[in-house]
Amino acid sequence: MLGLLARHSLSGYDLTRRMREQVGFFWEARHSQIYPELARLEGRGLVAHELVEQRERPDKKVYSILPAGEDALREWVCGPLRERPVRDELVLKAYSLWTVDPAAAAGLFREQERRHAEQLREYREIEEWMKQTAGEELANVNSRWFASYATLRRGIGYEIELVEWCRWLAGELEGSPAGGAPVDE
Amino acid sequence: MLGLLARHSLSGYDLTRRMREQVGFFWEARHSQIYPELARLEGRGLVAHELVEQRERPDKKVYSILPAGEDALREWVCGPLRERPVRDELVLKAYSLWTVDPAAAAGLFREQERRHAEQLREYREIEEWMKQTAGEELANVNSRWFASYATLRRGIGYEIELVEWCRWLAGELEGSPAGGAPVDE
DNA sequence: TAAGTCATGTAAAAAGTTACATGATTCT
DNA sequence: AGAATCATGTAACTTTTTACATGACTTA
Repeated sequence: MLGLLARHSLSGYDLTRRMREQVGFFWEARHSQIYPELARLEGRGLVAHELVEQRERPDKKVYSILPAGEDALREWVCGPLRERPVRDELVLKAYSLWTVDPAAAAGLFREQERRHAEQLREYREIEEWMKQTAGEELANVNSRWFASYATLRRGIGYEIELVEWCRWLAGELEGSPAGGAPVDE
Repeated sequence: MLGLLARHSLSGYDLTRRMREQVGFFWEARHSQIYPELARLEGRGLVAHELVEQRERPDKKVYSILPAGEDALREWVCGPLRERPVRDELVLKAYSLWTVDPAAAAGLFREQERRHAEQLREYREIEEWMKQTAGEELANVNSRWFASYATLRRGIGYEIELVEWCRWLAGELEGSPAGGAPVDE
């Protein structure tokens, strides 16, 4: 949230939307988490809000980052990673593939292949748009453009790898006669 | 847990250890989650335990999967993926790179590069061991070996991509021309 | 003798999700 | 007329983490 507010002042509603649309591929949160957290950040003096009255829309609270918030953000960026537990349901399913009919399981991985190929296509479009919009700035490591581009590159790499894995796995599952008895270890 | 118990009967302690060592790279859980969950699975008739008395070690409860548990596992494997929110702190940090000194941030990504290059090396060792140990079975999609191998391939692909991204990003931040040698394969 | 492994649990707290709640405006 | 968007919150619930609790045996 500080990372988003450091770029633009935003309402809780806009923060929620950006989490879905802009940074959603590496960090997600619901509005029910965001509103209380904004209040907490404000309590710690990291952000402040001003009420913006609107005529044709409900009024909103626009939050801005404060200098203390910028300090906290910078410290967090350079600080150590907090390792969080990995939980990848697709790979977990793959671990138990031997219990089911390969042909039936292939569908799951074909579906994921499609889904992630589509995601990859979208990222490529954003990449094109970024290159045309940001120009030289994309290579400037001190710019927001570069930071956004770096995350996008990670997204693209991740999706390429995932699509390839799904394709390989689905191919293996489809390319074998179904119903062979599992062999004991 | 059903996926592990479908392969071997295990105590809560052994389940915990396997979650750390065998499947830890795509699914983790602590013992404080595992023990109550085993009791719940037993309550639903999916697993059962027998008490194994030991002389030089504390007694243990060895859990085995029941036919109903195998059915539940198979249904889950072929069933739809439950999308969980993505949360990748490293990429989130990258998004705010523009707020900090590039040289300082480079250290973080060099460290991650090292860590994941090491992880990759370990996976490659396991891969070699699997190929020598399982032989033909590795290609049999109905075998446990193939299922394990499929997850390992995903781990290897994931780490390759991550190492390359960290290397590229650290290189950019350090101001050097594009990164070192590509990760092989 | 200190640390580590084996072994099983519970309790408190934190984090996160889903559902509840409202209401005007705009688009189809 | 119905659905979607804008806008902000709370409450109940589930999930997960961290810490508490114990104790014998083994290895350095």
